[in-house]
Amino acid sequence: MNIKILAKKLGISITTVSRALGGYSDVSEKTREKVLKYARKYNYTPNLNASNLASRRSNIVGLVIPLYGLNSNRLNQASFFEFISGMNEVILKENYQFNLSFVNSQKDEKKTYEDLIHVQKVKKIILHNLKKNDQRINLLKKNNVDFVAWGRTQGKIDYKWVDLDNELSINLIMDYLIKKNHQKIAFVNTKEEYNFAFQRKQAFLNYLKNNNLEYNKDYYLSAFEDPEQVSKLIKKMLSSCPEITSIICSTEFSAAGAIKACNELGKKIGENISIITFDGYIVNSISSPS
Amino acid sequence: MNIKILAKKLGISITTVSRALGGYSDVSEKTREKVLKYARKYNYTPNLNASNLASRRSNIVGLVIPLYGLNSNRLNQASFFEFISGMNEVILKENYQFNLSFVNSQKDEKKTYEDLIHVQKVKKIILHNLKKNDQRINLLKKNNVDFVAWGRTQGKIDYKWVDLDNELSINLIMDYLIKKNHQKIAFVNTKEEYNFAFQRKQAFLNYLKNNNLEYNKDYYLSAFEDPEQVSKLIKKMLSSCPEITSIICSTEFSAAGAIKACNELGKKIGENISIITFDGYIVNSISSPS
DNA sequence: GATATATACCAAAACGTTTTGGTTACATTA
DNA sequence: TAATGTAACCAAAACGTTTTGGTATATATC
Repeated sequence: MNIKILAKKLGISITTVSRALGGYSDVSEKTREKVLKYARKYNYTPNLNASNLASRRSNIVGLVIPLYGLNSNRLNQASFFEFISGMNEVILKENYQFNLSFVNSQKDEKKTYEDLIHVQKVKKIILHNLKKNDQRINLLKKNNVDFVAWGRTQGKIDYKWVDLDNELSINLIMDYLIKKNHQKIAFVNTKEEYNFAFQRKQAFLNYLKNNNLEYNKDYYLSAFEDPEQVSKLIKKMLSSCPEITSIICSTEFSAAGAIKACNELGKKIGENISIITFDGYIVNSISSPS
Repeated sequence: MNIKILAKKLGISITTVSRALGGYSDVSEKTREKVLKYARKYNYTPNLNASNLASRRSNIVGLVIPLYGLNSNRLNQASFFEFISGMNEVILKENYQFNLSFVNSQKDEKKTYEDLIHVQKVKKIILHNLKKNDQRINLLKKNNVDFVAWGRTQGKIDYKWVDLDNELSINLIMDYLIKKNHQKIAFVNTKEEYNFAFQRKQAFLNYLKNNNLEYNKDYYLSAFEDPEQVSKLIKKMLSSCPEITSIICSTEFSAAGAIKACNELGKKIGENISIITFDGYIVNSISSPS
């Protein structure tokens, strides 16, 4: 079933059928209803390729998921399912297509963006895991692709973005820990190259400064190597600074390392030491206490 | 840049350019090389919509990922990234597109398959998480869509499938445990409706029978509720059967529950009790020992 | 009564490919 | 020499839409 046959069956021109389905105002309500009714009856769905070709646009939203760097660890990918499933829901409801691409290296990533822009001709792109200074912004601007960033770059921003308030988050965490009488607070961060990590560190430092608290370099860790490495580093920190009573973790991955380190040192979480983390989709369902 | 302009620049017909790029044999090598050279030079990439429209086919491979049921837990989704990233690599290399859809309910799932078939007009579909008797097989056969199953249904199979050897896996696990002198072996499975879970149970039972070992119903658990529930059930099993020395887990999710239960009961994993699991992508990087 | 405006419709062109059904020129075979 | 085969190319149709640039009719305005 295509629009030609449908139009003939209805005794109406192809144009009018197309415009009725497209929601244009130069179609009478009576005609529109008839068209919609028959379209449903004959199970008519417009051919996307023809539609995209004729209209010179496509309704594809692209999202590139790197499986290296920050996301090389499965744990950090956990939060992805949250984003993806939410995005997917909205994108489908708005009758867009959702094009996910996975890439294994930075080189592939660049190629994939080029492909999205030139071959797939996507209409929108969703960026995520933004670096402090993210090359992709320029690439997309240069190619006139509309995009939204989940996260943001450093400095002045002249594009659409959605992000959580890293400063507020850190402030709430610190307020809470201090209310609970924690004095020696450690912070396990991820690669500072990612802007969210950088912002969280800045917020951490600012909080200390604004509240006349001392910043102890030994309490800060930026760890993003393999899992083994992370828990080792945290273990070292906790051994040489046994006075630490709480650890703030910037990612699920850091939290897992912290938990493992505590377990191996015999520190009882919730008793000798407290751990608080961003995300935690998976860690929360494994650790005890949650 | 499109094929028309490219053809004019080359002084060749559109047909010949198209057939040169398509690898047809009625183009001389000399011409083909010239076409390829200029296509690269002018950064020509064929318009996929036009191509699909004209050729009446598309190069899309579809994969539907349910976020409910077995996959409602983030932990079980971990293995997905493994599959997806591998599939993605091959699919792109073969110049196919990879269309991933996420669905939140069984109702959505059916609709999504219909959409893949009729609107997206995918060329191939990858099925996974097959049930013992999977409705999707009929749907796809009825619509003449080519598919490959990752996993399989029960009984006679008349479609293409890839799967791991559940029986062999269980046999290897049992051989290993018994060699290590384990006598009281528990099995924590997931929903038996999924064929892999069913097969693993059968293999477990067969192994016991073939080796003249007794099957104790209390050592078997099919747990797939929320994380809290799972560890509670395992805890109950371990409390009433303290003689159990090892647990076989059928999914990452079960393993997490088992670990949590052991921790809470003060059973030291690797000393008082042994845990062995399928998958384990995430659990492995968190637990200690790994 | 003439003119302007609004409403509802449509024919044909366009989008960028692939495919069909050729043609031409040359080499081979009977 | 005529018939046949083959290699290399091509014009035009087709794919199923959207969009452009209209027309015709009814209604409102002067």
